[in-house]
Amino acid sequence: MPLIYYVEDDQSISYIIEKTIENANYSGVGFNRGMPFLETFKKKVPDLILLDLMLPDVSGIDLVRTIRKVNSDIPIIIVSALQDEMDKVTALDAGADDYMTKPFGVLELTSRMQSKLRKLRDYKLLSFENVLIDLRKHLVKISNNEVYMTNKEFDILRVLIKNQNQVVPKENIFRDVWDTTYIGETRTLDMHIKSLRQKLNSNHAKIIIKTIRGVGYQIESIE
Amino acid sequence: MPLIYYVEDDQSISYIIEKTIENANYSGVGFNRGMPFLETFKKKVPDLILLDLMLPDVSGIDLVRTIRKVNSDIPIIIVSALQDEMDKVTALDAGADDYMTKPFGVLELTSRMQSKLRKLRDYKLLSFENVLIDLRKHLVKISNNEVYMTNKEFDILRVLIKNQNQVVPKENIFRDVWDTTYIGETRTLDMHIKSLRQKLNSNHAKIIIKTIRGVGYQIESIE
DNA sequence: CGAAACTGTGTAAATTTATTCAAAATGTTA
DNA sequence: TAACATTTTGAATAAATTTACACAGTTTCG
Repeated sequence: MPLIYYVEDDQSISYIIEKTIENANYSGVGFNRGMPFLETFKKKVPDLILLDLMLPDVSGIDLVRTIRKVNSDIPIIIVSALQDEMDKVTALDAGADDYMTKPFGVLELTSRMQSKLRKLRDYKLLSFENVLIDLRKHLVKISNNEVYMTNKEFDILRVLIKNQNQVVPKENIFRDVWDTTYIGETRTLDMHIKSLRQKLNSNHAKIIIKTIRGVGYQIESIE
Repeated sequence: MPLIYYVEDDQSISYIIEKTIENANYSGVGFNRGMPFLETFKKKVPDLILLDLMLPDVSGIDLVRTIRKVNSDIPIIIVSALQDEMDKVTALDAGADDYMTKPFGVLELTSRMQSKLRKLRDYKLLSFENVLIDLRKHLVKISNNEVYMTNKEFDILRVLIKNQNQVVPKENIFRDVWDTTYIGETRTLDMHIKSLRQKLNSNHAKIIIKTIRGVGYQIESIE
């Protein structure tokens, strides 16, 4: 779960930010002063920072500069009442990644946060019971153990798990995996289903591939 | 000099953008339609993209999605007359990095462009386990010892380490290193992988290059 | 029940993909 | 231009994966 620090001395805005972070399913830690934030930042770097510009103890711009001295990577979004173009320019030039003016829409704030965290969010996983498919790493885990699959096995399992809870017609499997139309003549698909079943079974997967005669296959959990 | 593509059908705004890019000392290429832009994008990826949402031929949102399918890195700034929060949300969720509403200040536009480009430029060091890549000095260190790499070796290792924890399809390597599409019947990538493996191994790197048959390669730490 | 249609599986062949080598082509530098 | 380093290529090999085939088993339905 991505970790977000937000620095804001206005109670009511701080509350809105807190709720927005919660709703987006991120984990947030709030500060109403700059210095305590910096202390914490030095100990643990979050995934994103929301920063007000006018704080009682230090200027937000200085905070940005301080952060950038040690970390050029972490996204910083400024949330400020200052609407002037020069204020935006100053903040962005200091190293901020984004600048939102108050009052802001929470939906927009959410999207801007997500946009910065896209790299984390893009992690593509599919799962069913104790079987997990990591598309980025191109691997299958059963009960957290890596199980090697050939390409065809991997693709077929992916299609089946993607369409969990429904029958996947053979036609569709041929279309998605082989990129061709189904020729009823060949035993190829059956062979791959066979080896898939073998691997699922011998690795204690809590799922089975059920045959729907005349139609196709379906993933089902073992009862 | 950073290269910027901008897509905007309104002549007067297009002119302002052009001048802004010039003044910032970047090199800009303008398009008034989406499709020609896409053509050019496929041939050469720029460092930044400015995009109007309402184009005569395709929707800007679709352009964003298309770009993100093949490139998750390049910064996209939306420049649109649509002020609605939902429009912003849609664009950002589709994969845009920033959203500016017209009329915009040229200073702010400049700062936002700079901010995005700084992020790319500041990405100076890459590392994985005891292997470190210094992009600026163009050298590789293994356990703090300098190891000489040829250009191709360096580029391939860079791509692999940048995408650590995920499979890098051969296509992508060809795109990023050779700036071309993959032709399956050349042995050149394999050769470089071979010599890379040799160098990694003989210099006690704690990483190996794993083959994911039919897909590509992936950096992995030695267990 | 029994035929027809469909599905499962072992073996082996065919195909695809990756690795390696040697040599040619290309690029670089003194 | 010569000497050298780097990159690319073609051919040969090796390995993994996919498919074909033949037949056995199973289900469906009159």
